[in-house]
Amino acid sequence: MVRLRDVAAHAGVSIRTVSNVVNDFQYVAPSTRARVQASIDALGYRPNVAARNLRRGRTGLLALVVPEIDSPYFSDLAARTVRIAEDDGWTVLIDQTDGDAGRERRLLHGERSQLVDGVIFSPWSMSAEELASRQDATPIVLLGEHAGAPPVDHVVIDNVGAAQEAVEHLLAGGRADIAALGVQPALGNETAHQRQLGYRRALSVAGQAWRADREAPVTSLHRAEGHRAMSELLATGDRPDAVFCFSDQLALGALRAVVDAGLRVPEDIALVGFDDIEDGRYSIPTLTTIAPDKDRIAELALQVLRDRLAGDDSPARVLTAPHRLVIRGSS
Amino acid sequence: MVRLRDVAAHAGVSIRTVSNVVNDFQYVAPSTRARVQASIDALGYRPNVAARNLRRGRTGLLALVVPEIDSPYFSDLAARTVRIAEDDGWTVLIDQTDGDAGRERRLLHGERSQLVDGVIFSPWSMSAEELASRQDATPIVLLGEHAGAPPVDHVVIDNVGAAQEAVEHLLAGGRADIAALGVQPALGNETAHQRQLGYRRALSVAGQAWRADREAPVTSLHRAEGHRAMSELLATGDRPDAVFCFSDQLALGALRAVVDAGLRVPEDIALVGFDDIEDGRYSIPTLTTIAPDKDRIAELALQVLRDRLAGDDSPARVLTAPHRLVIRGSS
DNA sequence: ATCGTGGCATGCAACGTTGCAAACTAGGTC
DNA sequence: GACCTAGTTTGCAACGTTGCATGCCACGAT
Repeated sequence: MVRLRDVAAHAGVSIRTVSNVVNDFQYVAPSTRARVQASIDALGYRPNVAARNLRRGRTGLLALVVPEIDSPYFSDLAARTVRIAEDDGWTVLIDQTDGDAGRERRLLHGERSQLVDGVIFSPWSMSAEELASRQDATPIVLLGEHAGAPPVDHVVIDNVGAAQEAVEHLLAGGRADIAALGVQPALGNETAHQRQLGYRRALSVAGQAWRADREAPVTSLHRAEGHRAMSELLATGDRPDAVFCFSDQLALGALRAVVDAGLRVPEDIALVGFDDIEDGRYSIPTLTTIAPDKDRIAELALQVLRDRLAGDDSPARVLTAPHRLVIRGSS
Repeated sequence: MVRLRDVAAHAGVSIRTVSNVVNDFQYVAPSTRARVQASIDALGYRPNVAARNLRRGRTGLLALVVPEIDSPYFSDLAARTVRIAEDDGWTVLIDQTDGDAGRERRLLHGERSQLVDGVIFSPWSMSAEELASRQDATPIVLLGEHAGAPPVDHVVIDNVGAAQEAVEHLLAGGRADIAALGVQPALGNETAHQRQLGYRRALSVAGQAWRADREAPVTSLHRAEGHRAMSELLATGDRPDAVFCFSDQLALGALRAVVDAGLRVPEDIALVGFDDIEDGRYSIPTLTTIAPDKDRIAELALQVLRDRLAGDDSPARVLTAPHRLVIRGSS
């Protein structure tokens, strides 16, 4: 193992000066910097993470806690978060909760608290009250909406506006009978609720009343549920001419159901999804979707954590990441 | 932050004694241990990971490097590895390479070397020669076969034997014309090659010759490829009465293709997969499969790393984890 | 010649922990 | 009573880094 001390001896300077070079301290003479850098390269010096962490009082680790890592949306988001955090000098631990409240709780309280400097948390089961009552000093930032907005930083996108845009796009394409697929009345899922709100708002702006039988409920956001819910919509005989699905996975399931029923997308039924997952770019037809700016979500979350770690103790913030409507073959 | 020093003052003992309690050192009087433990609980002491790592010369982190984390096999394996490693005091960083050689290389050389104590690596693109020429001191253990067995520890299962068992099970069920789905002649994939070998061996033992047109090639192990390859097998009209698929994902794709063709599983065509992924337990019909003992794979990998970190410098070992045939509805 | 200033380099101490070895205690043996 | 042993407790130093404060130098202004 090569230490600062070894580099210092090799370059003929003090340990402190090598440290200054490594940390890009501004007052280092160019000639000195070059000489030290040469020694660093020659010896293959790599900073000792443990010592640095101890001295700085940080571990350099962040936790990203998501319900499931094998869903395309979260794995995409996780990959981006890892990459962006890396550029920033952080290493990200990914934890999966399976939506289990006990596991969510354990990951937030204690357990990991000594290990990570901050937590990016996409809650599933935990209530706002419980999140609010957290005692831990480790800063945390939530991803996604939460009813009642607990006094914790969170990063969201404008789900109401995005849903409205999606439906207005369908209306603009001449669709007159648009269903929503993905409402979750049972679960208190705030994200689904906001997308439902946006859907109704678009209809209302267009002078249409919303109909309960045009809002298909689901119990999860998976493909199979999309298939099931769409099949039921089609089974009534009174079929819509467009469907706004609350996730791309649901939309891909729905797509299959439409095709199974012998109908065509988009000719007979137009589809719009939400999330912009990879699969939607390769489906037949390709999937129109709302694309949240996932890089921006990750950046904002990291920014909040950085600020909090720097001592910012202003009231909890709500940061909104942009999104855009990506029009493809299904609409 | 509560330190050993604070606990020591609270309990009226030396710092060292508190450390002994925390580390379960054997020579601590029961009464002392109880008193110290009470202070630990009262103050809510948690060891400082950075300081411990610095002193011990370890980070307590392992990297698990896999081609893709959102494939069911790897996400299952990763989840188990994380859990088992945790019981052992390790924290696991999961890294995805997307099978990209450059990314594999970067993760193995330097980059992370200061950060993790060991690497569990499931290679995809990197050649045996390149793996062998690795200079890094960080111990590494490979998952899966590799042609030419590089001088690096690896954990495998008996793919030849497992494939043979799978095919013999089909033969025992009275199937006479068994295809293999998943050969990968183009990619130098050793795992696929061994399963192909096992398939042929079973046929040979039964006195059958293998036929090139009964070995369906694929370009990936994904569901879509299984669907495509199976559809082509069926399109010839000369269809087999059973198919051994090299992965459950392939098998599930194949299952759908069989159903799409109006045939029944297992009546018309029996299917056997490989990997024992979750989905295979809920498909209709449920999927017969070879179940590698994933917990054991993780345990063996961790065991090797532990040994290497303890200074074991014996020649590279090949450790074989057990597997079993799980008979379900599809055969 | 003296002073002030800005650029640059450095020494010291400390972050919280554990390895090492020594010190102490009590109980038994010679 | 001296000696030994096993059990129990402890002090010291060190892991490699960075914050702080200070020292040194050259140069231009006084």
